[in-house]
Amino acid sequence: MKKINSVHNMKQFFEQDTVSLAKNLLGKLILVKKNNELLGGYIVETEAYLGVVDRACHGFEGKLTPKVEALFGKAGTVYIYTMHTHKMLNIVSCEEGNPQAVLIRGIEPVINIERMIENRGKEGILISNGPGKLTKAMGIGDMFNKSKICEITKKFHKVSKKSIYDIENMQENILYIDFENSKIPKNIESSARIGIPNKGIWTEKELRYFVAGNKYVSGMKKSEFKDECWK
DNA sequence: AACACGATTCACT
DNA sequence: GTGAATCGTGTTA
Repeated sequence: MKKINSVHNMKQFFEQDTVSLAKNLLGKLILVKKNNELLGGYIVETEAYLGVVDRACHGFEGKLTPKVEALFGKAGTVYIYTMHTHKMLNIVSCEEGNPQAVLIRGIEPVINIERMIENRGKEGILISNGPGKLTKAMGIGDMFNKSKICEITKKFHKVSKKSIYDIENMQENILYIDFENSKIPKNIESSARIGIPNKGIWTEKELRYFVAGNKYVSGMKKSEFKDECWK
């Protein structure tokens, strides 16, 4: 069994099958550079959208419209979709032309939480416990559409003798991922996807994955919060 | 040009 | 838990 989760080869990581990618993205630290500052958080909730056969997927039956072009791109392409004025962040999987992707539905804020509170006008779990909320918190919008996710670049800081983020050499409006500083969930739970009624078997399928007990999972009840949800 | 429909969020009860 | 707000997008005429 290949441990693809620990592979730092971006291409291979994002080309794994969509369900595996949805699970393996849990715990990953994603970052953006906004106004010369870094913002970031751990992914805690995802959903898999399985392309031409999936009635709930924007690539169902291969229907290609201008707004979904990014979904047909290469693995690692960012696909932004607008829903009720809210921006949804997806990461495309599979080979070019196969419209499958993982929707990011929740993050645990880690870097620059203050700025995220300001961007959202809310604090606590309301910063990012939903797909439209986390994009607002991180300043992710249409300018990210069709961009490619990048592995973070670091430089060695002589004084502290540590690797630190090389912010000057990062681009704005690009999604970064930091494999080294990511977490491993203790338990992953699954459920049907949210907001997908009347789609036959595709309504029922358990294609939503989340870190058990994490506060930033959408709809997670207070009684189900766990302090220790990472290994 | 008109219409229907959401991969949602928020403010209620 | 329920309902309203809200508007971009694709379809049809």
